[in-house]
Amino acid sequence: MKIGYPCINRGIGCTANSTFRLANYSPDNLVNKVTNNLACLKKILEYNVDNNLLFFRISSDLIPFASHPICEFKWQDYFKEHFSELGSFIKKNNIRISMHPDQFVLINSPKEEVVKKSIADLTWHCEVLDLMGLDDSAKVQIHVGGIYGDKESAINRFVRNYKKLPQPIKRRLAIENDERLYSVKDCLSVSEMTKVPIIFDSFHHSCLNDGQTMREALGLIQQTWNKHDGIPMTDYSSQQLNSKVGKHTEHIDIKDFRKYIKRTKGIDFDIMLEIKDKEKSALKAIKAISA
DNA sequence: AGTTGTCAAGCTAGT
DNA sequence: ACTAGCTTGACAACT
Repeated sequence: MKIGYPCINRGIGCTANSTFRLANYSPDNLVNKVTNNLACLKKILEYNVDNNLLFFRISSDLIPFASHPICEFKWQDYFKEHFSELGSFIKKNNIRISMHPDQFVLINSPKEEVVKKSIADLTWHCEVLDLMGLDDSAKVQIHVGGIYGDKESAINRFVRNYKKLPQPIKRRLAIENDERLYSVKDCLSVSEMTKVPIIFDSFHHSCLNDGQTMREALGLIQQTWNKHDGIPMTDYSSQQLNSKVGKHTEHIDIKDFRKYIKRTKGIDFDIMLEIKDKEKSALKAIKAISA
């Protein structure tokens, strides 16, 4: 079991997700930002290794506008060595990596244009992981998508479009249960038809489920992970008190976390802590499971 | 130097 | 038909 946090380290003094406005796009600007982002990513990963945090989500802002038509710059070639070096560090230290394109990436949209842009976005995410030389256990996670008035046809559209995806995307794509539309059960029916592995989000599951306990849900999604995919990835968070249902907590509720670990004992999975204070909570969590 | 509005992209639910 | 909210950090323009 590895513990990690997404995209940002709040204490280290640099960011690996610095971007700029589309209006300010230029190859120079891109090179500058990406150079800094990659340098910071290295620092974050070093910090993580030093602190036994061996699961990390790389920000989708690592390469700003990578899949936008404006970006004709061949960043893949320009930063080839950087990626390869980062990849070696990741492999040497046995770090698990994920990426999570945002809400605009929808492969089940009825709009062809949206699907096309989504595939372009998935392509660059996978290219980054490929340039690092990472195996199939480095995943790119998305949600199933919208309902568009008819869930069954929305699911069928996902399956149809999934089957047409290029192999470099298929080998890395994973779907995650969300808090409003697609539950673990829904994801399972998608996975049955596509063999796509499911990332279990415990917080979303507490918002939307079909009656399964955390343990039952984890047991179900575990079966969607093949050997080459690695052990299941999961997201963990908890409710921010006195806030709207679904809001992620500011700091880890270590009591709730311990309970979760206890209830899921015996199942091996990696945990991404989707918590605002990032590495601070991750340090508490790693301490809690090591104790 | 600090504050606030805005940012490439989409969908759902509520009016 | 239209818009706020999702959920969110950081850029960029403004005090």
